[in-house]
Amino acid sequence: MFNHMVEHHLDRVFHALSDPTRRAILDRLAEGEATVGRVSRPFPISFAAVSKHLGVLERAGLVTREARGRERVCRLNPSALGDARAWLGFHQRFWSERLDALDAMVGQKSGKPD
Amino acid sequence: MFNHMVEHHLDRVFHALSDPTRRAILDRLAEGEATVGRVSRPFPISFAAVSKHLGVLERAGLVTREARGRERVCRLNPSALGDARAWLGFHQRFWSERLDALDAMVGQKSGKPD
DNA sequence: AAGAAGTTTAACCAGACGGTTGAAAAACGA
DNA sequence: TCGTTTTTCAACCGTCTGGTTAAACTTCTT
Repeated sequence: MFNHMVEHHLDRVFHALSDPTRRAILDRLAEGEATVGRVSRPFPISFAAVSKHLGVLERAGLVTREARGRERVCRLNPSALGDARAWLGFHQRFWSERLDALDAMVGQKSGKPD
Repeated sequence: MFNHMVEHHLDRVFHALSDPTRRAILDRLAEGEATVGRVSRPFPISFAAVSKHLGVLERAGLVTREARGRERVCRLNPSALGDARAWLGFHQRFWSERLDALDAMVGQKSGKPD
């Protein structure tokens, strides 16, 4: 039901989100668009490293980079969180229902299904 | 506001979710608890590989493994999805608000903040 | 035209990842 | 007790990751 072609897109989104630096970059970008230099300044890692992180975020669709003169301004793409959120929401609900159903069965029949 | 000590827990959850095999394992586990052998059977990879995947899922708190005799029965932990979902929900909403606010500013003053 | 500024790319490194196979450990059935 | 089953652990392999530095490329400034 959720096994669209989004699969490998989810890979990228979840992977992008699994790094604390990347999440911090997103947080910072939430305060407004910023150039790569501006984004990278507060981080204790090299400029190039941040640029690569932005590449990962961009490939996941979470961030867009638009050339403006010699600078490149980064913006968040909030809707890209949608797929991941949908996956989580659906599964959490689905799992809970399943487990509730199993609990109910155990409660009724006091035997466990296999 | 969301910068608790959960940070590195989020790392693990998102990382666990970033692999399609791991998500498939979760899907399968949603049909009910199962031993490691049962879980691994439909996958085209080795038993040991699935066992390691289950380790990753367990360390992320998404799955529990309980010894029962010589077998080990795996169960989902739906609530573990909570932190990730909260992070996503909060940020998606937050980002959207921010962007809306910026749009409004641009619309009013027709100048961009820096 | 020359140089400085902003970014990306390339080459490299140590460590983690996902996979394998084979051995080890623990519990069951004979 | 012995062998079998279930699972993990250890070693290994090729690839990817996050980081570095240095070089290259564009664009702005002078």
